[in-house]
Amino acid sequence: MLMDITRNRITLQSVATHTGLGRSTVSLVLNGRGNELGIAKKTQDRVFKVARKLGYRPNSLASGLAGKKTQTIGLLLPSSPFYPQNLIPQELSLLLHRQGYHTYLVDSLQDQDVILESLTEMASRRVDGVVFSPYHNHFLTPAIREVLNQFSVSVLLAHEPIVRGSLRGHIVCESVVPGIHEVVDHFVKTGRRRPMLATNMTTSNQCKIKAFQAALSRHGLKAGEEVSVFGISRYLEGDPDYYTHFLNQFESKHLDEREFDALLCTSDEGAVAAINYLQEHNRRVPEDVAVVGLNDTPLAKGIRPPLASVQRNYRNTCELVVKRLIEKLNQPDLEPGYDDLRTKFIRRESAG
Amino acid sequence: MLMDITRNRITLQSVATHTGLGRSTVSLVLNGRGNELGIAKKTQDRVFKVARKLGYRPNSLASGLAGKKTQTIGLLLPSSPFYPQNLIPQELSLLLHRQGYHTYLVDSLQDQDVILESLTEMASRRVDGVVFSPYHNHFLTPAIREVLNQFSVSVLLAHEPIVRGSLRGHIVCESVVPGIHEVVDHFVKTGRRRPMLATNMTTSNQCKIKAFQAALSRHGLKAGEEVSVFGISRYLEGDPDYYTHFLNQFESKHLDEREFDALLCTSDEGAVAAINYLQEHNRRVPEDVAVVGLNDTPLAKGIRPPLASVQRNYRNTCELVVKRLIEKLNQPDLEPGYDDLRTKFIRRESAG
DNA sequence: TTGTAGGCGTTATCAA
DNA sequence: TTGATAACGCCTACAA
Repeated sequence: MLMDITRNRITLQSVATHTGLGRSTVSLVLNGRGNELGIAKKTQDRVFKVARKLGYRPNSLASGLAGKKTQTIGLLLPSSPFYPQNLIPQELSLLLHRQGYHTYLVDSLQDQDVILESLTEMASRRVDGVVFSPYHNHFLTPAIREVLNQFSVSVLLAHEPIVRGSLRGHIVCESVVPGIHEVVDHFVKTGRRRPMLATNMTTSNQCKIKAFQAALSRHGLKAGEEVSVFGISRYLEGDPDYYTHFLNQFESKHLDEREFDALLCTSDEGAVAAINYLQEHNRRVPEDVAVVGLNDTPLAKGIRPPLASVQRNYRNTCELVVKRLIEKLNQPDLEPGYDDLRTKFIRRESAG
Repeated sequence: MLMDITRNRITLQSVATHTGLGRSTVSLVLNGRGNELGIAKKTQDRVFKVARKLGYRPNSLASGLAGKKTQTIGLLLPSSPFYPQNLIPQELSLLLHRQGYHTYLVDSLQDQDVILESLTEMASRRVDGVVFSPYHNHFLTPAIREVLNQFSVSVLLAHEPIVRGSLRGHIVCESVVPGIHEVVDHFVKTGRRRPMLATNMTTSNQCKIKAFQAALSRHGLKAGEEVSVFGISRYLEGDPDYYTHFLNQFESKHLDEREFDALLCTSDEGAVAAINYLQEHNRRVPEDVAVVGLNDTPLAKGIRPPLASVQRNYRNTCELVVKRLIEKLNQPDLEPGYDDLRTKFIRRESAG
């Protein structure tokens, strides 16, 4: 009969009995403190051998309860269908696994209560640290900040510039702002005078709008919302896919009646929709209108004309997050810092 | 001074003391078993009030250790960069969260040892169940099957048809095979006589090759590997992106010298590369060659001509996985079953 | 160098 | 209807 692995009966006591030693001796040896305490090599070998033979697996619940670290990190991440490949959870889990940590994953949803509850839940599971990525800064409410501050090790992964304020814990910011500035710079350098931003009018995009307008102003171009922003209505659960949503909005809000010679879309799907829409309305891309997307989908270079975009590098970002986390885990009194990761403009044909 | 949330000193004992009750009474009430056992309403109210006021948070480590259930599910999933949006981990985590379960996430990598180790680790964390998704069936080695069998609740999420064999535990299979058959049916129905499959020659694609060849044979078409398969070399870590990889391979292995009038690619990226390659070599899509991809990337319909593909519905799949898991969790002696989820052909212009 | 005993915070089992 | 008391499995002093 197969044994239920979740009720493995082999405990520290079993090993102690089989070796004829005490529980504590076995515990010490198994935790690698044998040499430190000068326990006979022979004894140690015996312990290891018996443990292996018996298939002993420490119960992490028990060791966590008894005060040891739990070797667990809580991940509270949003599932964003607008990221081209959302591999952040797996990447973090993978990197942390390599460092000997295991991960709790919770989808933060876009709901303050879920976030609060999940953080508390993680605390009650005694995670050694947390990574929290708010869908956008709006979710960094005082309540959430407070709960976050109660973890001794935390890394905040933000996607827009952030003001530390009362926040303890390290901040890693992968901001699109520099990317947007690069895009506008490129527009201007290649002679465009009326760049426009096509974006959903959501809170999470406010910072993009601001960055875009700031970039325009810097170049002495008109930046008023009426002239520089084409608003797409909010994407809702029941809507068709993102590409179609943008396309429909371009149709119904008559993009072709607006005056512009360059268009930055807040997603690659939207940018592709724009290219198709414009071509159908006899506007050449990039000759008449330069088009740029955001996020740099793997397929961007397969679009005709190849789609220029703003690239974010989730791998680098994750690596840095994990690095900061581990540092803090190993040196509890490390001062929290702030890392700025730049996104960068990838020039391709659609941008001229 | 802020308190370290991980060292919350408010325990069950605190609540007991403050209410003047015993720990067990408090425990029962807090676990909602007060009415069942007929504990006075007044007492219950008092317990709840005090617990709230004190900010009592149960320690899940302790309750896991003492009780039977940990309300935790282990997720062992591969991170596949070839899925258009890999939202499976988040979706599972989300659905399970709604059912009151929390999730351990581990990237299974494509490594037998990691899988074995991770499963054992999950066991030692006393998860109530596991979801395991092998990157492909090759990873269902006897050793892994055995470890998997030791969980009393497990769901296997496979992407190719699977032979149960010794496997206990529920199986959910989201197979591309039916989709591939539909594609070939469509090719034949629209008059194509020489369909070809462009695929990486990896173990995980063997079943696709077989399905494709079987479909051809069924229609009395030549199915030999020389005529029906265009092999793409394995995608390696250092390679450029998938789109470019396919494009390079088409170039270097002279796709244009092969004779075919329909092409199924094992990824949408590859299919887009094919479309661009063919057009550059003066072959019209779909008139001269019908092209179909796999997975139905969100951008497929934005390609020109719109890319036909085979759609997998990760949401349905995840829902079913969670449903089966919960069923088994609630009825431990439920017989394990097998669910077959079909992928389906989405016809668009590129397929004629 | 090894063993003993107490505690971590819950849940479960009885008894009252 | 409530309260002791014994697990659960491990860790860490402290004693020997």
